Amino acid sequence: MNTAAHREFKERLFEQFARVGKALASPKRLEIVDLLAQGERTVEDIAKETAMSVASASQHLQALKGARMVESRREGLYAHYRLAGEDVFRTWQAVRALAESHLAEVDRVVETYLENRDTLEAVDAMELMERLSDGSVVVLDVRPEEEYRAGHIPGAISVPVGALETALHMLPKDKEVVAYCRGPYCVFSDEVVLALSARGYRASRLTEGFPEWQTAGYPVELKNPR
Amino acid sequence: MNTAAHREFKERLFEQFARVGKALASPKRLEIVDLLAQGERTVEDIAKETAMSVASASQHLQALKGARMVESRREGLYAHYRLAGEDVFRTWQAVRALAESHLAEVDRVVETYLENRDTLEAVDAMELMERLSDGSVVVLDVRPEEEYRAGHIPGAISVPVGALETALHMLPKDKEVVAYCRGPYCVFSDEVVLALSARGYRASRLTEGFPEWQTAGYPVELKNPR
DNA sequence: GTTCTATTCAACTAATCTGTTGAACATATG
DNA sequence: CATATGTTCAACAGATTAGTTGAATAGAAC
Repeated sequence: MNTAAHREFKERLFEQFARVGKALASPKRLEIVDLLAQGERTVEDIAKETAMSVASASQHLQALKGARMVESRREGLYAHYRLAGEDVFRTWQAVRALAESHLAEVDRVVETYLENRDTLEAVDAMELMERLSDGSVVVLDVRPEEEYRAGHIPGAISVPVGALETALHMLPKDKEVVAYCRGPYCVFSDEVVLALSARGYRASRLTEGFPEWQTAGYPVELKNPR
Repeated sequence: MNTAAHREFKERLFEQFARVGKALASPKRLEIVDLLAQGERTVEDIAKETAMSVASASQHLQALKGARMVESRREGLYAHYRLAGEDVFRTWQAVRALAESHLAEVDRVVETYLENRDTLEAVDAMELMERLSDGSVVVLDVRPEEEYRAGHIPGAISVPVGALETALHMLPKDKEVVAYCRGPYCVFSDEVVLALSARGYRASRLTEGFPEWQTAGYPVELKNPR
C-alpha cells in the first residue's frame, strides 16, 4: 500500500471510530445512555427524565441509533429504545471513569450538590458481595419499582424513594442497611442513607449502581424474593 | 435536593462527562491518541504522522489537553506530548471496540484497503503468550526502532519496515514467525507477513499491537535482548 | 372513515467546531 | 544583539450541531 492509500485508509477508518466519539459528545446523549442502562424506555419517558422536548429527545435518539449504540422497537404507538449491547454501557463507563479521574470539576460538582456525601458510609460491590453471604446486611433498592422488577441485587428489598416511611418496619435495627440506586451519581441512595442514619439505623450506600453491579458480573435476581 | 437542583446537578455533571466525549469526537484527535499510545511525540511529529498542519495539530492537542487526556512538557524548542494515563488508552480502546462490533462500515473499510487480511494467519495475544514459553516462535517488532526501544514483547526482534531484507538471515525457516505492529489496524505487520509467506516462511500477524499487549498486562521488555 | 396520541421529519436560527492564515511568543544559536 | 525554529494564538470562513417550532406520519381508538 502506498502512502496516499495508507492515509486514505486511516482517514476512513478513524472517521468511523469518530462516529462513536461524536455520539458521546453531548451531555444529553450521555444522560440518555445512562438512563437506558436501567432498561428500555419510550421517547416520552426519556424526554421527561432528561428534561428535553420530545422532538429533541427523538433527535438525540436518532443520533445514537446512527452510531448503532441504541436500538428501537415499536409497540403500538410507542417506540421503545434500549442500549444496543452491554459494550455500549462499558464504553460509557470508560468515558465516565476517565472524566472522574482526570477532571477535578467532577469532584467539585459532586461536592457542591451532595455536600454530605463524604460523611456517609459507603461500601463497594466486592465488599457488599462478601457481606451478602454472611447475612449481616439488608440491601435496599431505592429505584422505581419497575426497575427493581427488571432485575436487582439478590435479596434486595424494593423501597422506592418516598416509600421509605412505610418500609421502615421491615428494617431491623441490628443489621446494617445498604442502599443502592441507578448509578454512582444517583442521589436517592444518599437521601435514604441520610434519613436512616438520622433514625438510628446503621446505613451506608453502595458506591456503584445496579448497572455497574450487573456488568461487573455479580449475581442478579429477577423475581421478587418474597 | 429538590427537582430543580437535581436537574442542575445532572446537567453540570454530564457536561463534565461530555468534555471527554467531545475530545473523542474528531477522527484527527483519535488518531493523535492512537499515535501517542506508542509514546511521547512532538507537535511536529504528530502533524507529520497525521497529515495535518502544525497549527491544526497544536489546536487538537490543546483540545485534548483541555479534557486532561494528554500532558505536555517542553524541552528546548520542542513540546513533547504524551497520554495523561493508561486509562486514556483504555477509553480509546473501548470506543474503538464499540465501533468495531457495531459499525459494519469498519469491516468494509478494512476489507477495501487490506484485501488479503483474511487470508493471513493471525494469532491473538493469549495464543502468542503460550507459544512464547515453549520457544516455537520468532517474534518480529515491525515498528520504527525508536518505538521498539521504548518497550517491546520479550524476545522480539526489531525489524522496522524496509529492513526486512537485511533481517532475513536471522529468521529460521523451521519456526513460525509472528509479526506485530502499532495496533490492530497497523498495516506493516500485514505487509511483512505477506512478504515472508511469499518466501516460504510460516508467518502470521499478531491481531493486536504493542499498546494493547502492554495494557492487557502481558510482560514487556525494555532493553534490546542481544 | 375521523380523531387522538406518540413519534419523526423539515426548516430555521444560534452556537460550536475545523482548518487556514499570518502574527505572536519562546527558546535556541550565531 | 539579531536570526532561526518550533509552537501557540487570534481572526476568519465554511461546515456541523443543538434546540425550537410546526407539519407530517403511524398506529390506536372511536
